[in-house]
Formats: sequence, structure tokens, C-alpha cells
Amino acid sequence: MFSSRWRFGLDRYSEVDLFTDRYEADVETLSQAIRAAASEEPDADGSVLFGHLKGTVVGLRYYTGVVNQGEMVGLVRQPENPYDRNAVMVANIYGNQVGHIKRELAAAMAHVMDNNLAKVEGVVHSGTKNTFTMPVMLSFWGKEENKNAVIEGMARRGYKLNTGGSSATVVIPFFFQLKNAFDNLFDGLMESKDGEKEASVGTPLLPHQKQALSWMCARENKSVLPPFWEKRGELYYNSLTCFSAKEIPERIRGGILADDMGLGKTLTTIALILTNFHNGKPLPVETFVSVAVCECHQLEQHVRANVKLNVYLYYGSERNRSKAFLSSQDVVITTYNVLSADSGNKSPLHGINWLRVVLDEGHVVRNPNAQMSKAVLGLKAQRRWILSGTPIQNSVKDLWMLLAFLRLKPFDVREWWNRVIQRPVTQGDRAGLQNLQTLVKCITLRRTKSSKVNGRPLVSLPEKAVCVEQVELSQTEREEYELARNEGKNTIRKYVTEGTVLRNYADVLAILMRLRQHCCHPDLLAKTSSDLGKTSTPAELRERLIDKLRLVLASGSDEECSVCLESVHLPVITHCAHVYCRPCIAQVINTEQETARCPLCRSEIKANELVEFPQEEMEEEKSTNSDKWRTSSKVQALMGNLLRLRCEDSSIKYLVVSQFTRFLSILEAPLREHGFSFVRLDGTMSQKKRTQVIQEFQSSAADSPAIMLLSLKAGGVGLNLTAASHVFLMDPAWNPATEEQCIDRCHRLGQTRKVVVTKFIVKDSVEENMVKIQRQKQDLVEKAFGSSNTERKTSRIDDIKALMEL
DNA sequence: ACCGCCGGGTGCC
DNA sequence: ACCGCCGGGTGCC
Repeated sequence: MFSSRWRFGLDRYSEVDLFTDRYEADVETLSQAIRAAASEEPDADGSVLFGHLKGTVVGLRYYTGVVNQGEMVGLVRQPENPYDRNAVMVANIYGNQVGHIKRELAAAMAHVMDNNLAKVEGVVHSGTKNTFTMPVMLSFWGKEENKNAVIEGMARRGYKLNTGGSSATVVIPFFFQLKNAFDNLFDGLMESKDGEKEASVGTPLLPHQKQALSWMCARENKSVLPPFWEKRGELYYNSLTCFSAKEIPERIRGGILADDMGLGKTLTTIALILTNFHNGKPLPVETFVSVAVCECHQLEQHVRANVKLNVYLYYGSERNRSKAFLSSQDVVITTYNVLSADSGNKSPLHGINWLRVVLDEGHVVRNPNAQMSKAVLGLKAQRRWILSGTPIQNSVKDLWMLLAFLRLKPFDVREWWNRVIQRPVTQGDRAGLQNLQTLVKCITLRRTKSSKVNGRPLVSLPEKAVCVEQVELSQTEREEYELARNEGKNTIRKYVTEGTVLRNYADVLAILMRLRQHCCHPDLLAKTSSDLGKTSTPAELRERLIDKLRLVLASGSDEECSVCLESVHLPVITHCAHVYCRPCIAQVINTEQETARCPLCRSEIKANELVEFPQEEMEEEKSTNSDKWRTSSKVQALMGNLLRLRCEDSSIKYLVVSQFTRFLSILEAPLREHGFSFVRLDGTMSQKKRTQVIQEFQSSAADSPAIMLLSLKAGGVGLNLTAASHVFLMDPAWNPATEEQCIDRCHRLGQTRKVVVTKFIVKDSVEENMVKIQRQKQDLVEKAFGSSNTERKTSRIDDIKALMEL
């Protein structure tokens, strides 16, 4: 549904041409209103087509909005219309009113629209026959469960939906069937015919950065029609929406620089700021230019190092909120949080007309409902840029926010984005995907580390060697391991025979977990509860569930929520021991009420039976049992390596990586004992502490730490640990990509030494099997994206069987 | 003539 | 609107 603001906006300003984005207060208010309404447009996901209906648009002579043959129109309810509270307004893509739906039909549609039973869309096929009315083809979309209500509701009022023909439309609720296509969406966007532009930046630009700079300058300066627009005689015509206009469509001054991380996007952007002020002339000193929204302030470092620029860091409680002051700066840097906190109440950042707004790590804003996104969309600027190595995190949906920020019309209004791109693409429409590709191609430059310019790789990284070191368990360790393995094998075999692996998924993971812990260090098992099954008191049940939750979360399996298919956020565990995001499972329960069942095993679930991780346990988790310290074969293997290497070259720095933070704690003792200086980085640390630790480790000072104990998944992709050139992976991960990402933290731009990776794998153990599976994993992951959720889980079961040699 | 028919006025919601 | 609808004028053929 559109908000009242949208309706208000269109009633009052229906004559305003939204297309030319003049900076007049009214226009700005209106486009803001439309954008606000746009973000409330519900997702098209899961919508099915109920049917078509031919209707009439009347009152054309009272309005200026024009529509061409084949053009899509929007239908907007006007409950406040003084002549008819059932009124349905018809508007073209630019929000200009075209007319109204004929009264009787509007009454029927109002019922359907107001009760949220269907979304109605219109296409004008035949064009205007006369100056008074015209036919419109209406299509009704909505949730399957509302289909009959809509068809009957319309029929009762004498309108029979034409449902024939397209009943074969299959809507697949998730989008991963096209995941591969999305992954490739940003591939091959590297041709840049704009040459290489020199820039007077302190740091010399690499050839690919000069290319990017030329491309960015061209996008800011050159007059090119936006995607899908062509000139037809006197008119400009949009081939996707069939809209045509007399005025030249406003071009997008900006785009998405989607180079891989480490290729110097930030540096290139600084070069752009310096070299392309007005009319392709360099920036004269002392002139305001840009606002950049950053996550890491990397920008500041470059700028400071390179040129004399007025740079203001706009954050902290003492920040200068004067518009005049901010306008006098060359660059203003702020964070998404500050921007979001400021927006609304007389935000100076929102009051200034910026020459350029740059979103660093732009993928951070992708949820259109988030405050942060609204704050970003509200910025006024002539030129707009998004820097992101990973513009699509999960699905096509992520792109909307980016296009909306760039104001790529008409897609900055969600309805048109949904109709023209998102729905066709999610429903597997090839043309839709192709349109999306064209769209992205027009505004994006992306190169990967492996891309080549003139036959040469973009960046030459030092060599990387990966070796696996087999670890033999001691006799005692082996005996304990075999005991646990046989016990677990019997349990899992039982589940497989019964076909209840999914129902007992947490147990299975727990068994595997224990075996993996055995491979690292016996003390890792200390907190694991032993007996499973037998239910006793509610308190004991709860305790056991929390135990399982802890195991699942700590298992490093990158457990995903089966509802949203993303990493679990705010994890809760059901009584049947399956882990979901709290909001996801709460929605399932809310929708299905008493009949709610676990999406994985179909056991009954209730809202009050969801168990979450107690806060005090989170704290407790950090402290380890201070029992007497003992060693393990794997600890010995690591220490052997470290001592030998220290003799060979004392200048090497090391990353010691484990999925078990408690294993990292165990390692601290022998490191101290042998006089190794080390720091530690794990997910529990505050942002401030992390920065401090990273700086310490990256320092080249003689007394700087030689080792970083690193938890496998700590830190984002931007984490730069190039001081290290040797990586010890203490235990294998389920997902080889996780290991790769971790290695890439030191094997990246800025690394000067050869990188050596040592993976410790316990011989004849579940770890060896994990490595075997890893080899096929890449393939499996790709297949899984092309299959259903159940198939993915089934392949997981096969993994488990292989791991346990069943 | 409590109808039919004719032709002018008129027109979104 | 070269329509439909409304309501006033009109009334055998």
C-alpha cells in the first residue's frame, strides 16, 4: 500500500514533472515523499498472478500525464477523494496523473486493494483512442491464499478475472536458483574505453586505477543516455517501460565502482575528488565538494597522506553542525550511524547540496527499511557513487537500494523496480535477468584480482604456498577419540536407519563437534554435556537445549537459518533442537499459530518454547577452566613449527587461526612459555579493542607482536593483516571459502613476502574426511544453489555420512 | 402521456 | 463523446 504521504504528494503536485530533478523545495519534498512511499512497497516475492481484467481509465482530459502504447501505469488508491472514497488514480511512471479508474470498477478494486488482498498493476496496450477515456489491462497479483477471495470479490461486483493461460507460472519463494547468475552479474564489467587518466595524487596510481579514474570522470562529465533510453525522432523513449518524454532524461552522474577489495577503490575516488571538480578541471583548493560516508575511515589516511585538503571528520558529540562550516570543507567524512542519527531533525548533512556523495562499502546499506538507508537516500547531491567489492550480498533485492541511491529512474520507485526487474528475475524470466544485466553493466565497473589489463594481471601478489601437515594423535588421545567415534557412529547410524537425521540434526552436529574437538585438544570437551535424549525436569531440558545451541553455534559449520537461508541472527533453539533466527521462526509461529511446525522436522513448535542463549553464559563462555594446563599433539605440532621457524627467520609474523576460541586460549600458555609475543583477535572484542590490536600487530616496530591468535571468522572482509606472511590453520573449516577469506587477510595488496599456509590435519580422523569433502564442496555449493532447500539439507546428510564413514 | 420517442445539454473521481 | 445518460418537450399518421 502506498502511504498517505504518497497520495498527498500526488494530489497536490500531480502537475509537477518529476523527471527533471530541479532543486526546488516542492519538487524535493515530492520526490522525498515518493521515495518514502516507495520503500513501503511490499516485496514482490512469492506473489502469484491471479488474473487479468480489462478496465477503463476516465477523465484523461483533466490531467497532463501522458501514456504511450505499451506503457506501464501505476494504480493508487485515493480514499480521501471527495467525490468517491473508492477512487483509484492512474499515474504514469513519473507520478503524473493520467486519470481515474471508472467508478464501478474502482469500487471493486478498492475492496481488493484496501484489504491488501492483491496488488493491481496496469498496462496501457492500445494507447489513447480519444481524449476522454482509454482502456487499461489490469493484472492482479498477490499471495496464493488470497487468490480465491480476490477472484470472488471481483466477480461479486460483476468483474470476471481472466485467469486462463498463465496458471503455469511457478513462483519459487527463494532466489538462489539464480544465485549463479547473480554471482556472474558483476563479471565482465571491466571494459573501459575511456583510457587511463593521470592524477596528481601523492600515491602513484596503478594502471587499473587510472582506468577506473577515467571511467569515473567520464560518468560524471559525459552526456550519455541512461540505460534503456533511446532517441526516437523528437522524443526520448524508454524501451523497458515504453515511457517517452520530450525532455532528455536526466543522466546518472556516478555509478558503482565494484572492484574487488584491495584494488584501491578508495584511492581512485580521492583521485576523482582531486581531478574532476567542475568541467573536468581539478579541484581548486578551499572549495567544498564532497561528503563521504565510510565505515573505516580509510579515506582519511589517504587524503592526509596525499594532498592538502580541508577534510572534516563529522562525528563525535562535539562535531561542528554548522552548515556554513561544513560547506566550506573540501571533504566531509562521516559514518552511516552518525548520518542516520542526524537525519530528520535539521540535519546539516541533509541540508547541504553536495557536489558528490560517496558511499564507501556501499553494500552496508541494503535494507530499504533501515533508518540508515533512509538517511542515505535523503542526501542531496549532483554526483553519486557507491564503492563496494560485494554489491550483491544475497539477492537482486540488494540492488534496489543502490539504484535508488543513484536515482536511476524509474527504478528508484520500488513499484517499477519490482515490476520490471525483481519479480521477473525472481520468477526466472530470462528477459528480466538480461535487463538487469544491461542495467548493471551501464553503471558499474568491476575488476577482480584475477582480471587482466592488456594481458597483465591488475595486481601481482606474492606467491602463496599451502601445505597440509598431518598430525598423529598420541596413544591416549587416539583411544579417547576412537571411543567417542564409535559411540557417535552408532548414534548417527541409528538416525540414518530411522530417517531422523534432520530431526536430530543438533545431536549429529554435536557428535561431529566433539570429534573435532578431540583432534585439537581434550580440554575443549570440558563443557559438553554427555547424555542426550531422556527428558527430565524443564530446567534440565532447557540446560540441554542451551548446550546444543552452544554447540551448533560454535561448530563453525556456519549454520544458516532454514527460513531466511542466511547466517543465524539472534539465534534461538526449538525444543526439537533446530536453530533459527528469532524473528524468522517467530514469524512462522505467528502465521501458522497453533498448527506451527518446525520447518526442518515438522515437530510442533510454540513461541514460549524457544530457548535463547542466556546473557550470563555468553560472559562465562569467555573464561576458561583454569585447571592444570596440558598439551596435545596439535599444540605440539604448532609449537614445533614456530620454534623451528623462529630460528630460521625471526622477522616473520604469524596468524594462528582456529574456529575454537577456547583453543586459542589454550595456545596462549605455551606461546608465553617460549617467549613469543602475541595478540588476540576474536569476535567477542569491541571495535575499539580490535582496531588497537590490529594496529599493534601491523606495526613494524621491533617489539611488535609476532603472532596473532585469530578466530576463523573474526573481522570483516576488509581486515588487513599483511604484516603476517605465515598462516597456521589449526583445524579445517566446513566451508573452504571461509579458509580462503582468512588467508586473503594477509595474502592481499600490500603483502611483500611469500605467503605460506600450514593446515594441520589429524591423520585418520573426522578432519581428514572434512578435507576430502571440502574438495567436492565447491561443486556441492554450486549445485545447491540450483536446487531446493531440502536438497541442500540432503546433501548435508550425505556429508555427515561420509564424515562418519557410514 | 403513470408511456415511448425525439433531440439538446452534457460529461472523471 | 461519431458515445451513453439525463431530463424536458412532446404526442396519430
